[in-house]
Amino acid sequence: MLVGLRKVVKRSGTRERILATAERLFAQYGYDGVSIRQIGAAADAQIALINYHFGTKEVLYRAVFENRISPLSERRRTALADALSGEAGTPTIEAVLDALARPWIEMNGTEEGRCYTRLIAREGYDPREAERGILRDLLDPVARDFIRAMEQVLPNHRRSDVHWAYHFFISTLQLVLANPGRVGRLSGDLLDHQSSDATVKRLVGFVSAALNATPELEE
Amino acid sequence: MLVGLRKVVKRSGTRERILATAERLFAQYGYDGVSIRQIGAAADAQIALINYHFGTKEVLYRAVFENRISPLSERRRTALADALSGEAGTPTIEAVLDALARPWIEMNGTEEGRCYTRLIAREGYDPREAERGILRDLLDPVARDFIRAMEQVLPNHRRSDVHWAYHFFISTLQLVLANPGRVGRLSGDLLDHQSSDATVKRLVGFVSAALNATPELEE
DNA sequence: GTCTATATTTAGATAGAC
DNA sequence: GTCTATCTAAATATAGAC
Repeated sequence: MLVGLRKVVKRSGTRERILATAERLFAQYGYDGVSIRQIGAAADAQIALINYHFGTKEVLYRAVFENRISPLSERRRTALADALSGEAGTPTIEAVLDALARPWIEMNGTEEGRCYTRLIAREGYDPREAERGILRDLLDPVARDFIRAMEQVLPNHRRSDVHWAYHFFISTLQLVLANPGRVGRLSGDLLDHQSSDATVKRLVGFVSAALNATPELEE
Repeated sequence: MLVGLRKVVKRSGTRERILATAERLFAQYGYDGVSIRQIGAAADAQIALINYHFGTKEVLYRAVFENRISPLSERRRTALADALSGEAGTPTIEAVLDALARPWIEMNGTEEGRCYTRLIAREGYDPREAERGILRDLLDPVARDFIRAMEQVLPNHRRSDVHWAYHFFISTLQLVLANPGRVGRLSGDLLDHQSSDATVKRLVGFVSAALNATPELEE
């Protein structure tokens, strides 16, 4: 029985090598901008091998997302639970937003993490995103958790304001992480993207300020 | 001399038909996701004709952007000039942001306008954006004009806060316009994307509130 | 699991007649 | 300006030996 618990895969590492290479190339050139030939060449694996491990190019593409989203979502959910636990007093909107941003920003500190960031951004602005359903299946659940948490710590705010705040926060975070080049061109060294901590605080502070200035419902 | 002022182009309309078709298909499938063959078939023009009019696929791609950005920028600059003219009293940050968003939102009311929105979004999150330089050449100038105007109407705010506000505003606007599907999935009918006017007011109100809550410099 | 070899489409671009 | 025809390269995918 114990033996049965071990996955019966031969650990050659080829599958993981293909996956890591595909992540990098898909992030840089997009789904249609890179061929499985290029991926195979960069991963030092034959095309036939990619097909053996993943079947089709589209399955490989989805596998790249599934491979990285789970650990990030786990870290986010843990951070959210900590923020809501009340150990540091009454849960605040700042703590919830921090839990949403910080794991992503930290992941973005590595080159593989930046690949993920670019992949998510590209997929999010692809009109075929809805039919592929990758974001819907893998990201929407945790997004709903966070929106619910925001509503929970701001019970007297209009729900639509809370939703707006979520979209403001996540879209700007994505812009800063996925296209620092354009932000840098327009804002030069006025905006510091080097310090993760400063970026989180600035983003959190901006959205919190807007929410605090929003008229609350009567109790 | 008067005759010389007329452009010496034969007006067959083919070039414009190719351009319009290319805009639609590039927006939906991306630069690498559509072939000039498909564009030709949809525009009822041979591949050789596309090459005759534009030379290469990449030139055609850039022509699509150039074709639509100019009129939008013109409307934005006019709206900005109106906002800064002081005819309605002292220029406000609300008026500047309105001038930035409203022309785009209105353009987004047409199907061709939505194509432009998707194109800009895709290009903005393409890592090769910097080397192509389309956004840098065509959008950065007007973006700088607006950031400068924001600094002008908020002389006592920290410049970095004003820059942050710009990025918050434009990234959320882009999200709402380019991917209403995902916003709708997460927020349902809480967020109204049908009414342009309500959307502008909400976006402007949110960012203005955050800026007003930001501590000003001493004079 | 990994390879070679190949089948089948499709890509971007051009030549040259009209 | 527009067409047919074609060149050359590259795409996804699979068959079958090892």
